[in-house]
Amino acid sequence: MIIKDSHIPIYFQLEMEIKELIKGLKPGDPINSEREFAEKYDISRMTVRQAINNLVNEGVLVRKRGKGTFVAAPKVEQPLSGLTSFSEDMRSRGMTPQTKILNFQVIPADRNAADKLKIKEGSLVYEVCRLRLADNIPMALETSYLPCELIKNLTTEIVHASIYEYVENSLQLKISHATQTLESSLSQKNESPLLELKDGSPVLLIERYSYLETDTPFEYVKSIYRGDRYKFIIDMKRGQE
Amino acid sequence: MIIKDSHIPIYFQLEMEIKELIKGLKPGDPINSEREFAEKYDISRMTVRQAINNLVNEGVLVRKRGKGTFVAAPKVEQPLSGLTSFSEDMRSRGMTPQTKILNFQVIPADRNAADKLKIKEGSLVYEVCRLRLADNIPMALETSYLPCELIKNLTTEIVHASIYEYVENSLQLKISHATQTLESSLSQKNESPLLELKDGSPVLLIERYSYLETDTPFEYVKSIYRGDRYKFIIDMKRGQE
DNA sequence: TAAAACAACTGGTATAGACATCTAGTCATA
DNA sequence: TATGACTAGATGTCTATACCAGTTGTTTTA
Repeated sequence: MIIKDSHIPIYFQLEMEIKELIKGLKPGDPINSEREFAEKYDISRMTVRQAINNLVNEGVLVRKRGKGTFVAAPKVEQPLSGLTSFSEDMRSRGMTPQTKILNFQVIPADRNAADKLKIKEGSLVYEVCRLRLADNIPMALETSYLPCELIKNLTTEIVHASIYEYVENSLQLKISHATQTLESSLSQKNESPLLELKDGSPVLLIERYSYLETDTPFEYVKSIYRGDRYKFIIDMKRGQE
Repeated sequence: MIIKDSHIPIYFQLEMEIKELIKGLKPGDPINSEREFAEKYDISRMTVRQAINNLVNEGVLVRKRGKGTFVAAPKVEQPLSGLTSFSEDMRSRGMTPQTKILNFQVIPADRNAADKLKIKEGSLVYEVCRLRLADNIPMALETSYLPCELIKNLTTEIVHASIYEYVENSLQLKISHATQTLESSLSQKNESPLLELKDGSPVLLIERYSYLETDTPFEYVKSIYRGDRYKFIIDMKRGQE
């Protein structure tokens, strides 16, 4: 309900109202049109626009001209420096990166990969296993999965260069965000020799999911970094209020 | 100059105009009032407001009611995930945080702490050692160092609540950024029992340096997180070009 | 049948004007 | 000398209206 002669601005009351409405909706669902809101609450359309504008700025809604206004996809709260590749990362640390492709094949997605890439179990995916070195010292073991349907015509040459560049420049897909988790673990039997470690040495396990603008995941990477050689660095800035 | 019957919206032209104007101004300088702009270019005040609102949202301008509109301080490029406290972090994961202060004292800085806080060896620093729990399970061991000269009158109460809040609100110091490193390690003899781990269990070692706007470090924290219970999560956005 | 025109929606841009609220200075009064 | 009232000018809120520009489905036309 909107109270007209309250000291609380109408557009603000409407913002709250809409936020309530949204709770019952899913991302992508449309909300009422501006004109409908205006009529329903007997307020000016410009006032409705002010409320909606604020919510769009907050990332709660998205407008689509000619179509309507929709509930936004869950917001990535804090945009971040990331999405640097191993090579960029190492170079910025003054080291020379090198990549050895250990395995490159097309396989049907197992339960795990299918789940993470949001595709059907058994759909074809590329499996790329790479050993990453810096200054000739093994640094990390990286296994990537990419759906064939989305990332067409991947070759060893591309894998050697940059998958990200290929996706953005050649395939013209827009990478929007990624979620990365880091945890501490111990090296396993099958990994240790490649990384020149003893079994049970500390390793940093990093998993990354990368998404296109459409929120479609296009890459799932599981990396194992040597705990004795690799530090993950994050620079953080305080948001302004 | 603003062209009225162009295909470029007037508010957008005005945005460009104002951006040009600003180049000759310093942060904090006032720009023309909304009515002045409206009269000068013979356009509606609401259109001027739209242009200014957009620039405010971009962080280029700040409005001050009753006073005017001013050039904003240089924008914080990527406000970022960081600088959340343990408590906030745990709560966002749906767990109940708890803190036990194991040690709180003033000591002369040793070589290491002095180096990291950029102060003289032997200067007084607070040493705060806290055990962090989530849902009553030990999660991390945190040791913080803060220079006494900068962070005056720290008490156990404050340490129990939030040091960041104290620094920003009571001391009126502005926290600007932090650098954090993460690495994988093995738990040590003196840490294991507190975290209820066996010696040599995988742990995540996180070090953080926090800085004020003046680039003065005011806090150095070394944390040890249980590898079996803690995952570090980062959301990353592709920078827009 | 296929293409073109139309209609009915959506959000986007722009106007003119009213009144509210906040800030800072001026000026008269207690 | 304060204090309060007034005032000019700033941003904030809100209205009513008009037309522009995409989107989509329907209807007319070739």
